[in-house]
Amino acid sequence: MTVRVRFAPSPTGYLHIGGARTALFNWLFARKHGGEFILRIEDTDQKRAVPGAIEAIMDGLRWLGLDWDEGPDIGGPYGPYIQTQRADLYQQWANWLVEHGHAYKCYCTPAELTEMRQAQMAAKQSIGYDRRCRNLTPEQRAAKEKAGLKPVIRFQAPLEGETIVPDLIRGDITYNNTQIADSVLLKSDGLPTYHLANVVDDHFMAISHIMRADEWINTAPLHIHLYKAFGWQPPIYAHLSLVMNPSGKGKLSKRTQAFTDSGQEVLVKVSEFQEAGLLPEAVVNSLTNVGWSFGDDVEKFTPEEAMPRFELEAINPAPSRLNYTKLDWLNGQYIQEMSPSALAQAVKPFLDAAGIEVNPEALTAVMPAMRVRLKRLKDALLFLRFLFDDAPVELSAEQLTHKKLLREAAHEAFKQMRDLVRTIEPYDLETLGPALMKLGESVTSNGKAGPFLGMARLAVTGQEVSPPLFESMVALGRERTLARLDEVIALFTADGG
RNA sequence: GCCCUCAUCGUCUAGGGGACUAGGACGUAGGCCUUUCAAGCCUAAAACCGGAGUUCGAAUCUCCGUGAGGGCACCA
Repeated sequence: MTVRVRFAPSPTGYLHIGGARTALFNWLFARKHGGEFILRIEDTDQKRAVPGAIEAIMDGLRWLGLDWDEGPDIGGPYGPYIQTQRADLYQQWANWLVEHGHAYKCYCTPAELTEMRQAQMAAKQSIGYDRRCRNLTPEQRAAKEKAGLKPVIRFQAPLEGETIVPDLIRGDITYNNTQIADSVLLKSDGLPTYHLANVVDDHFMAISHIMRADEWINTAPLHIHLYKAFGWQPPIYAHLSLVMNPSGKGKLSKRTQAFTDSGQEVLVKVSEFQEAGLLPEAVVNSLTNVGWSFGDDVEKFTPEEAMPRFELEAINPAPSRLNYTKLDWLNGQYIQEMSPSALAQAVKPFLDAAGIEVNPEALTAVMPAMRVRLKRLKDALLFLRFLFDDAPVELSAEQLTHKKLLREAAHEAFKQMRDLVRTIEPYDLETLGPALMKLGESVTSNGKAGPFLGMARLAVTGQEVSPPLFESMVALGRERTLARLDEVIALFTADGG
C-alpha cells in the first residue's frame, strides 16, 4: 500500500506546537515509507479564518524542516488543497447521501437548537441533537421551505448496534451506536462541516493513514459510518495522545500563545520557539520524544536516524507534556556542535533585533568562549551585554567577597588589579592571563587564584554566567575595564567598607 | 448528565508474564576538574495509582475502584 498521510490544520492562526508534533509524526511516517506527506487547509469555518494564517503555518513547517509533497502552494494531482475551493464536491456528495437515504435536511434554527440544549442540560440529560427533523413528512418539509428556512444536511446515524474503531495505537474501540449523533454535514451556508469534508477529502486524496490528535477520536465512529454509506474504504486510524500543559492540567492546544506556569515560561507557537533562540533540530528532536522513544537509551538523534525505527504501534497512548527544560539542554547540545562561524551567523539576527551592531569576525571570535554557556541563541545577548552596555553594574560588595578572600582583602585585591590593568603592556590575552593568575594566587588565603578570578569576572562582566575573564577583559579593552574596576572599588568604600 | 481514552521516578520514557535489586535522559543534591559560573566527568536520592483475580510466578493479563485527560456545535 502506498503511504499517503496528511496534516490538515485550520487557518485560524499560527502553527501550534501540538499541531507541529502531529505534523512531524505524519511526516516521519511518510518519509520512512517513501510515501507522500500532504498539507491540506481546512478552512470551512469562514468565521474563524485568519488572514495570513496559511502562510504562517507553512512558515512554521518549513522552519522545522517538514516538507510536503502536495499542498496549497505547490499543488498536486489531488488538488485543490484548500477546502473552500472544493465546496462543489462536498455539496455533491452531501446531496448524494440525501438521495440515498443516509442523510436528511434539517430546518432547525440556531435559536431552536440552543434552547433544546439548555433544556437537556437543565434536565441533566445527555446532550445532543434530538433528531426532530429526521422524520419530517414531505408536507412538513414543504412548509418549512415555504417559510424560507435554509436547511442543513444531517447524517442519518444508525440507532442501534455497535461500531468498532480500529486504532493502531489503542486497539479496537467499541462505541454504542446510540452515541453517534445526527451531525451536521453541510451547513446552511453551503459549506461542509469537518466531518463531511474530512471524509470526502481523505477518500479522494487517497489518504492511507490518519494520524491526528486524540481529541478527534470520538468523531471516528461517525466517520466510519460515512465511509460505509458512501461505500468507501476507511483509512487506517492512529490517534495520537494530546500534548498537555506543563502542569498537566488541560491540553496545551487550548493556549494560543506563550504563558508563564509556576514561574516557567511555556512556549506555544512554533514561531515563539524560533524567537526564543531554539534550534529547529532541537525542537524536532524534543517533539519526537513526546509519546515516542528512539530506544537503546538514545535521546539525541536526527529525524533520519529516527525513521527506520519509527512505528505507529510503538507510540505511547498516554497524554504527555513537552519537557521544556530538557529541550533547553538539547538545544545547548546542538549549539555546542556548531562551528563558531555558523553559531555567529545564527546569533546575529538576535543581536540585530536588539539593535546591537557587531562585525561578524569579532562575533565569531567570541563564540568558542561562549558556546558551551549558551542554552538558547538569544542568551548570547545576555552574555555579550557587558560589551555593549556601560550602565553601572548592579553588584554589591558582598557578592565580591569569598571565604578565601574576605572583604578587606578583596578590596585590596581589586585595587591591585586596577594598578595592574593600568600599567600592563601589552594589553593582550598572553600577558594579562599569567599576570592576573599570579595576582590571584597572592591575594587569596589559600593561595589559589580561582576565588579571586571568579570575582574579577563578575566585576568586569557584571554577570554570574559570562565568557571567561581574560577574554572578556580583552574584548572590553583597557579603558572600559578600568572604568568597571573603579565602580567596583567604589562599592567597597561606599557601603561602609 | 452521557460517551471515549489513559495511568512506571518531579518531567519525558524503557519494559509487554520469570533476565527487575525496575534501565536511560532532563531536572535536583553532592563530589571531581577548573579561570568563578557554564560545560565535562563521577556519585546519590527519586517511580510500577489502589484493591481483587488469573498464574508456580504480575510493573506486564482480567475486573472493579480512584485519579487525570478528551469529546458530546450550522468549530475544526
